[in-house]
Amino acid sequence: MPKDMVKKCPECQGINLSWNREKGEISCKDCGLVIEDKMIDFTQEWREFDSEDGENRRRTGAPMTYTQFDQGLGTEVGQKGDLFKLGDKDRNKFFRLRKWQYRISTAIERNLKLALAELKRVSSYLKLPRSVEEEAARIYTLAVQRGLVRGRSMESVVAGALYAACRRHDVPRTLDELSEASGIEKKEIGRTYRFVTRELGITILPSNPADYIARFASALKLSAETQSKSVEILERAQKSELTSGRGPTGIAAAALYVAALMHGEKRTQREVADVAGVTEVTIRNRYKELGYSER
DNA sequence: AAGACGAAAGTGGTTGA
DNA sequence: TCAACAACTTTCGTCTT
Repeated sequence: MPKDMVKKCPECQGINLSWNREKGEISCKDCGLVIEDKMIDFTQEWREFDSEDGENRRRTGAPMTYTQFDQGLGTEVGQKGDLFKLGDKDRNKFFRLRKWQYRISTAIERNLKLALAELKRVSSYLKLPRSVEEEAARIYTLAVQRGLVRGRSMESVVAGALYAACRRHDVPRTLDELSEASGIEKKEIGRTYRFVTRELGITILPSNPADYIARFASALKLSAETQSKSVEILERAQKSELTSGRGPTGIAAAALYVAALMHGEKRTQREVADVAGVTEVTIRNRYKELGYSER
């Protein structure tokens, strides 16, 4: 491991990095940027004397991935130059094979290709970690295979899959953010999201307000102390069961608002409400319940 | 003048008969 | 399928800084 371990996110300078051992990733909780990816085992079991040597001994190919329509495993007939080395007869054979391959590319695959392009677009717009993108692609692929896209726009299913993937990876984005990135209406995303997750039997835990704190805090340029204070507030609130049944974003917003007040980094309710995607009224209601208003 | 507060009515979604 | 319901929003008037 290099001595100068990454401490800050190069993208937003955030300090809120999370290390997910299982996925082998270090990612920034603020902006979702993946700083270290696939950090499984950097050591090689062979020594490399020149580049060709390494190529030959490498035992793996490109990683298998759901973000390519055929999981990156497909073959293409007659690519590269080998086609031109053949005689006329053989060449015809290859053309036939090509044609076949084209036919094998059914509607499903073409749909996937298009959808995954859209998925990539939205996910990079939201700066989502690669792992989330993969998950979303997986969900979408399953949805297509089960014919769940029929009657719905491809884009909305993509958005729904992304939303679900974000929640599963504890980097939740609000429906508003997804809506802005994908150009699909909020309720439409919500509807397809619910439908798809139910049909596929994907269980998603209600998102934890704390998962929103880091991102909101950095959007409001709040100090790290304020941030951790608000997490503290959140934990207390959760113990007194003030959080159940409430929208997580509203709670996160209220906790941040209170924490900012206590640390003399006052933000208006309006400002906090805007980044959290709730109204001032909701913040007021929540923070009244938190019990920090008296005294 | 801007922000905080609260009441009242409206919205979209869930639940239970 | 419908009505009751909870959470949240919108809107608006009043109070505070």
